[in-house]
Amino acid sequence: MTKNDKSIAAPRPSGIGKRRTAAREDSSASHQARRKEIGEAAIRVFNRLGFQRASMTAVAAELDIDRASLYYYISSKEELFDEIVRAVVERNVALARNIQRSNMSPHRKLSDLIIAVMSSYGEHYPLIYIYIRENLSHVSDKRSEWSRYMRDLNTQMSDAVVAIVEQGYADKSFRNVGSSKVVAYGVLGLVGWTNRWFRPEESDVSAEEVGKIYAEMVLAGLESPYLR
Amino acid sequence: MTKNDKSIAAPRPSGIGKRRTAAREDSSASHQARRKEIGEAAIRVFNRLGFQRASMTAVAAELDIDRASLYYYISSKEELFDEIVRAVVERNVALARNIQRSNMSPHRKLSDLIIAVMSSYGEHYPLIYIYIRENLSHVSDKRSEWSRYMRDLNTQMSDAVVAIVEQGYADKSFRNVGSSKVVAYGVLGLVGWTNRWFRPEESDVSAEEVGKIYAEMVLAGLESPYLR
DNA sequence: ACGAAAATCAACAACTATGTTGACTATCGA
DNA sequence: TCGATAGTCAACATAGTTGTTGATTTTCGT
Repeated sequence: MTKNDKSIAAPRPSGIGKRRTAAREDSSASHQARRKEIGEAAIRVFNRLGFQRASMTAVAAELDIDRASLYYYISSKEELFDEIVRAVVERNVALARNIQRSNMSPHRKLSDLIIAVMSSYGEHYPLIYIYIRENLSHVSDKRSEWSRYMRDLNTQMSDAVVAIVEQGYADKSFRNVGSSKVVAYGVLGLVGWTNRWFRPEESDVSAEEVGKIYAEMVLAGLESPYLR
Repeated sequence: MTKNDKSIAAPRPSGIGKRRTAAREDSSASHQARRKEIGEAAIRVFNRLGFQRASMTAVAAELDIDRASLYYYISSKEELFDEIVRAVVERNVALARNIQRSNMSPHRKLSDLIIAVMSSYGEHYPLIYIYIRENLSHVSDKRSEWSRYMRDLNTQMSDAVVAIVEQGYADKSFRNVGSSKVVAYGVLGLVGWTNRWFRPEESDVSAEEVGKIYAEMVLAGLESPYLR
């Protein structure tokens, strides 16, 4: 008998458990604001440490707050991140698909896409970079649903670029340098790799300018035409 | 007879601790071979799960071996990986530096470098890809010495590419499309990003061919010259 | 068939992480 | 000043990780 000695006093449930679960679903302005604050702090920590190594303790420390207070607003580390990322990546994919389906020339499509995606990376820095580093090939089993969906978005993005390259090959506006898949992945790599070095705050080139450089490089090449 | 008949008496130190530490430093052929086996199994596991999520238990399971047997040969998870990676990356950097310091044209240098690095990735698959995914920006503090050194190698690699681009800018064999650093990182990104999709075994293009495509793309561009 | 090396078994210590809980205190508006 | 909401504190259960250990069994060369 560990518990039930009603002898001393009433059990008097504090009801804080319910208060907490309620708070997590609270959608009042103040709660949403706090959740946003927490989300932003988490993003900073994830950016410093990477998703795996970032502990909830570290996130709490970032806000100089108790870890329990974190769980007052959110219910898991994943929740804290996955939904924000999803929204931004969805927007990027939609953007790419719209460009691909437009009636611009392949040249213009590819150029616009590179610049638009780079600009988006700059605008949402560092969120998307954290996602890129996340590397969907090894996420924990718990998040498999999320990762399946994100992988699907990835595929849609690649497909859009592949389609543009193939259109260029078809109408002869692009030289056929090899497999459209390899070329498309290269273009995405060019842009995706910026996560390793591009820091908008300390850079003297803007994200958009980086995009322009890469678009120019991919389309016209480095080689000087005089020497051809 | 499960126990020693002298029952209570002799503590009789088994001396296995010493035997183990001795075994770890054993450099006999058979021990080196076993260590290599373990290293290769570890690489497979790291490739599947990533370095963080790969546990020693998983490595042991990969070899269908007891975890204690692992520690019979190696002394830590880091040791298992860091030295192998270092050797390969050192070779790649030396390669890049040699190309950069040669007296070939910038065009040829860049082309050769892209193809050589890609080929090396293919040859040492998946080791270098695991290293790339490792992302030196967040490694544990314990490995700071190793990571500092690896970061230094990285810098040397970038510097070599930057130097090539600048040489091309200087002698006008490259069009100046923008910051040499941005261009150089782009080239390395093109190649580095292949870790996300290139699987030599299942690919119908070889690593070298991928390198050739990227070299062609970067140097001559996608745009068809007829339309210029 | 003997003995040494190799490998295994079953624990153990120390640590870190996540998520939960109940009681407590601080804050702030009405 | 009262009462609700927000936030804190100090645990706790659970689980996973690394690296170690001593006793035992298997393997294998000679």
